Amino acid sequence: MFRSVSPHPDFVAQEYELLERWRERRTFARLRAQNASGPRWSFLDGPITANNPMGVHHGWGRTYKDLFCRYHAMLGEHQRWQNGFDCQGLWVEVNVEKDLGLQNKRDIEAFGIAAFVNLCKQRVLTYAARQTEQSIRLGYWMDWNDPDELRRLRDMLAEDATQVTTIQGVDGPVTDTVEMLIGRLGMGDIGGSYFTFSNENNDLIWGFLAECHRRGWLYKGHDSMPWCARCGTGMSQHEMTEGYRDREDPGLTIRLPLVDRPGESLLVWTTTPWTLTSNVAAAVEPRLRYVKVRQGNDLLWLGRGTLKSALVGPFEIVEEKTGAELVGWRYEGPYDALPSVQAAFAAGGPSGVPYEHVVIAWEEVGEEEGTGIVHIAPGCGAEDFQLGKKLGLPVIGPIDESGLYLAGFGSLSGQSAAAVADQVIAHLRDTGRFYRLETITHRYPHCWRCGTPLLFRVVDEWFINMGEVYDQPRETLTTEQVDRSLRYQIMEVVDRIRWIPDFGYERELDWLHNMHDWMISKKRYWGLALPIYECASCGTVTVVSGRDDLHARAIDGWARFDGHTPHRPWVDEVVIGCSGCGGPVRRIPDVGNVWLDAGIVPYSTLHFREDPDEWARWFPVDFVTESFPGQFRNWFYSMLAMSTVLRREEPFKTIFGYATLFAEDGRPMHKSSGNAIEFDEAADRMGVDVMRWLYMRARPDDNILFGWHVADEARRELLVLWNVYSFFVTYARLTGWSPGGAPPPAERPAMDRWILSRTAGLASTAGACLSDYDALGATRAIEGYIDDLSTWYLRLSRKRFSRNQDPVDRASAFATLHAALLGVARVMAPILPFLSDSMYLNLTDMDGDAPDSVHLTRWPSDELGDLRDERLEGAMGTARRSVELVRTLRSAGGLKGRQPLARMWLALPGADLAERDALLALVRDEVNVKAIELIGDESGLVERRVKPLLPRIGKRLGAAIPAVMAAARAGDVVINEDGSVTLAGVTLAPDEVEIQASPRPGTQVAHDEGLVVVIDTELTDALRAEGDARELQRAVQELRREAGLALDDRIELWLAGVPEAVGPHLVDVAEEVLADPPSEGTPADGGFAVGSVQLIGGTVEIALRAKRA
RNA sequence: GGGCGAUUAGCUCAGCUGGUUAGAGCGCUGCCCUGAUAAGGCAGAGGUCUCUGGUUCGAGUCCAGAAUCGCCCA
Repeated sequence: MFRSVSPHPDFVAQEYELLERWRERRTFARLRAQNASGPRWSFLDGPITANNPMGVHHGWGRTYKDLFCRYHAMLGEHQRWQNGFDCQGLWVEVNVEKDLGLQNKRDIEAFGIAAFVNLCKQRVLTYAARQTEQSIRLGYWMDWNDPDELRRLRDMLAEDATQVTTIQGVDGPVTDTVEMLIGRLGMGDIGGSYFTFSNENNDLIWGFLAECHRRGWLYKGHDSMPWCARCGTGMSQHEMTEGYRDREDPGLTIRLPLVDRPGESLLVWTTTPWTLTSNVAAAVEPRLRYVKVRQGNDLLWLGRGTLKSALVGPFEIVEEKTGAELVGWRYEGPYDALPSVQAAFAAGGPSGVPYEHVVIAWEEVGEEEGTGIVHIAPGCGAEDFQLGKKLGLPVIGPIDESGLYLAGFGSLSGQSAAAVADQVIAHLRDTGRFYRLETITHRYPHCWRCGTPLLFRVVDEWFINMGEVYDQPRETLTTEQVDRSLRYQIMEVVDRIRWIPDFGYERELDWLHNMHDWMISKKRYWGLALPIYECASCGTVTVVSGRDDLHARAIDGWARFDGHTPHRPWVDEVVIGCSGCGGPVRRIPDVGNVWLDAGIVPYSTLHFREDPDEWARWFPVDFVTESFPGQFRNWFYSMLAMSTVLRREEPFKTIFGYATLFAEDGRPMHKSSGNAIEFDEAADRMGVDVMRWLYMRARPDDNILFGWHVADEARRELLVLWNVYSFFVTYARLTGWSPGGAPPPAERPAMDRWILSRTAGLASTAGACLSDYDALGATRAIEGYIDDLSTWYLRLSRKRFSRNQDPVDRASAFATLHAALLGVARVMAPILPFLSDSMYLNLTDMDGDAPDSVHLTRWPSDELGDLRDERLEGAMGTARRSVELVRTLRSAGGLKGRQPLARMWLALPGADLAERDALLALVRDEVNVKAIELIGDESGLVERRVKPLLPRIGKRLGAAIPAVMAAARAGDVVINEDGSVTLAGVTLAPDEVEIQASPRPGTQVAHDEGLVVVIDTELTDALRAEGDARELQRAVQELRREAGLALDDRIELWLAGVPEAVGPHLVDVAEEVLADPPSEGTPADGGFAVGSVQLIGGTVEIALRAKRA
């Protein structure tokens, strides 16, 4: 017996039950064992940052990942099932700092780097455990660590990192210190998720950097870069985009007096007052016109096009010159008295000649804002720095890594650059340099992690050279040119990858074409320790290729490092011998860019070094997927770059990108916007299957809106399927049906063969979509199927399940619906793991041979293939359209569905219909007509109109078309013997027109693509009586239900006022409503449910009660 | 500033290589059906297909320009 199923399911409770069942029965482990010898399918998980709980947006990506892994498991393929956590970097540091209440890097160093780094590790373990739990809740099947074990390791690390403990590995217990065990997580002997802080991950990045160095691509650069004063680190080009935000700044206009033109000044505009200390030049555009204006006693120079916007008050133009004529003019700077400025000017630029403030030419100067004269401070801006480099200008870098003024800047020294605007303005007023102050709003870069507005600083950082950009089309490059330039080598790798959506390919190439050298250093604490050793005495740079290499080169400190993970501060203890002079060298203090950590995983997690043969079996991976905004220059890029350097091979064959998740109001989800939904809340209110369905219904290359309303829509779709399932179970229990005993499918009615064919088609279509990474296509196929199953198969077949006198037909119906539900459950399994298993388990409950989870079954397309009958599906489509047309006609004619009609006529679009008699019988019953007559020519019933088929005749007729169409509309048509048609003097062949029909009196007609339906709207008394009988039957049924009777309760029935014409039908009515022959009148004693119904022939009073056994 | 994409019903979106009457789902209104019932069916209202020009017998669709939005880059 099937377990009874509520029509109002509690999906969430059901999900928890299944999670428990899968856990108890080790379902996932058994799936892995079952596929262990299958062909390989290699999926590589893009690491999720283990720094916070999972958000609902992670649910989207993780549903794709789980879906494709599960699908390939149903194909019997062997997989690694390894989730990844991204562990190192600033984002973790920022949170740990916040927890500790630390303000800046000095605070961290005072706190102690070792303790700080340990806390970073603990935070990662905390959230890895949390995200593991959440992922399991989502139904995401991976080789998960036990979250409690992760927390145990975390707590032991907090207590004493050197204590020894044991964890359960793949082949038995593994014992080590807590610190080293944590560093070994995810490795072959321990299993579980990979962690990018692992020893192996870090070690392989060292190898990659050593390889870059060996080829001469690693270098130390000197550049002006965006700098976060709070984090004390520079931002690479990769990190800049997310950080632009609107910000209010002072728009400050100042006078800079000209040395050789007494009384005259340049007017210069800036939004960054703090950079004025470092002014070395004023730039003009040589071709623009500049004017001298008089305002009171002032004579001011500025761009002609900026007069109106830049000046305050009346002015008079007294002179005009081109920018080129201004170049070379000397002026007095805003802060000439500062010792640091004097020192820099005395030293001059690279030439060593003492320097003075001077007007320079720069084509980038414009008149859109400011004064057309631009303040240049090479120590404070990226473009200024480049320009200064070109012109040999001195560089005055005013701030330290915390954004505080260095010594030598007078009263500013020691103050924060972010907070000196007022002081600078006061200084300008005191020295007569001030002209005007506004407030402007503009896009300004902010730190993408902590939100602090960025400053610009000139600093030393380490870069990987991405190679020359050649000014010629790629296809004209020679092999030598490509071999010289890494970026083109990466492009060749990109060519070999399938990008979904395909514009991803262009995006990645675009990025590769434009990218600067990759800045890989960060002046921070928690992350990859860059293995770079720069000798202070001979300048030689040594790059250590791994832990063993470090050991071999160490001349001091190895013992203090040994037993620790390769992180600061422990690794910094090691001193190596310089590969140039042999002298002692220490590591540079920098840590690495986080994308190095994630980029190496196609190597580190597949055991590139430990077991190259095994690596080769999984590499290149078949599939990766991630949200694409940002990733073209982050994860995708770093994997491509690293794999190109190491092997010049593509790390993955197919990449599938999806867009961004927004809240239902179309805005990004933010706690502060009040539109955020937490993953846990979503999971426990809507259920994760509903969430997964919502995601998989969305177009991946479009942004998705997530919220309770869209979830309700998704849920309603699933409820339709659930209702069908619940119907099946209800009647199977009621009639005691159990599988077996039905005729073979080929001998079942057309309706049954049709839905079985649809089921087979679904498996095949959805399988093709999923093999092609098209989740949406598969989802749409399932949606269409559910609709067919519910609104066509079941609606028309209902009676076959309830009181069916024909046991063979009933068995066919049950067996068919059972097979259909089982089929769709198996197809849905990768998308809806809970709902599908719940249905599957109940439906197979009596099948001792069935696997004990839908997830242990194989993809059903082969198994169902023989049931496919496309001819029948096409014919059913025609039958369905006929029914829809009759419904439209009934509705238009005010004829209720219960009112039988005498007959209808049907003209079929093709010559005939497959399974004609069976399908016409279906139509007849469904639309409640007594007879269907097939007609070849409906001319006797309708008036015909001709519709020329424009796509067919357009090219041939051209300009004659308007006349032809007008004639067709006017009905000015000659229909010829051979079926051709003459309109406005033009003859159209039969296949160039469609003949449409309109009704003659006494009938209604409708048509659709060659299908014509006509109904007879004349009602006889007999037909009316029959309609009344059905109306009465419905009223009794309704009363039964209101009275709370069970489906199979028999009743005693009393009727009063039954019209005479209805009398003969009463026996049938009584049988349908499970009543004894009805008594007349109203019963004397009570206990009856009473009601009435209005029939054409009069009002009938009804009373009924359950019959006592 | 450059590149890519988008703009279609109140909302979310389809609309293939041009075809005259532009669709779906949700929402709204009315009707119907109903022992699957927190479902189902039929119909209605709701559209200057962002705008302006052009090509064409014919443009939501092709071309050019503009506006707005998004993404990528500078």
